[in-house]
Amino acid sequence: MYTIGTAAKKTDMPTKTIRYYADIRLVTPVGRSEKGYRLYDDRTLRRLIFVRRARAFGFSVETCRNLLALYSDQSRASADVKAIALNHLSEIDAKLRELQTLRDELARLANTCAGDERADCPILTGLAAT
Amino acid sequence: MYTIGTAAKKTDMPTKTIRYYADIRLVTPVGRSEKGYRLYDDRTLRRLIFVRRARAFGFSVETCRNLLALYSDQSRASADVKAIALNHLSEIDAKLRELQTLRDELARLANTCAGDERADCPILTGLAAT
DNA sequence: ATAAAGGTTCCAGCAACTGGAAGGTCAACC
DNA sequence: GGTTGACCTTCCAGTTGCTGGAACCTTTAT
Repeated sequence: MYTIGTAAKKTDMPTKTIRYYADIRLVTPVGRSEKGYRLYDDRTLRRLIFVRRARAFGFSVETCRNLLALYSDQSRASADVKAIALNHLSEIDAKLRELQTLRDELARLANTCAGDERADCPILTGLAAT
Repeated sequence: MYTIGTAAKKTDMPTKTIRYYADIRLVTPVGRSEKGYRLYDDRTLRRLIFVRRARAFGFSVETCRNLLALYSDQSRASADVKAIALNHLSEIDAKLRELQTLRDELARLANTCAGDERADCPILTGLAAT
């Protein structure tokens, strides 16, 4: 059994985050010590790491909740998990496309700007144009 | 002079946002009517549209504040504006790379998953692995 | 004995809005 | 003149996912 600080070290997450996950009941400690300290075991640590990695993949906390449920449900079909992953993948793809378009437009705008001491600036006029 | 609803229509922004921008002193109305209604003129509308477009380009509200200052400063050099734009561009590029890496990893993970009725799921084991 | 390091709760704040409640104003219609 | 509905106001709360800090208790080491 580990207190929150040890859990933080082992999972490489801030204690604040672990406490937050306990608050929102995403990953709850296995129990409390006599004096009220949160206690974690290896299984809950694995769940914390699972969430940390899923979050790093851009899954929302709510999606992590679903993934966790699937994670510990031995009777679920891998298709359920794959559906979530593919859905998230298509969201990432959409965001990538959007960001890429934005990037190109901004680059084009910046390119047309001389970037010297003169006041004339196509970036500002470009941003002002409807 | 337009009240906020008209300004909203003309700039294609929610009144809530315009009011918010007034609150944080990003774009303040030219004045108030006798009864306290915010009043906008064409010049402030142009500033609102400018901000709307800059926001769409992913500039933060604080950066918009700087851009607005440069926008209405006839004596500034275009280099100042270009510096902000290029800086933002490199941030977008960094984000694009990061997102792309993430996407590829997730795609790889999803690819290895059969996605059928069986429980064995490489996505979940992949997320659980440290 | 005391000080440092760890734990607890609760409250506030970040960004950039958005929604809603409670209430005043204005224009139109009967 | 009354009423309806659209529009305006302020203020407060909520969103997402934490993070920082205050005030206080416990454990460990010296």
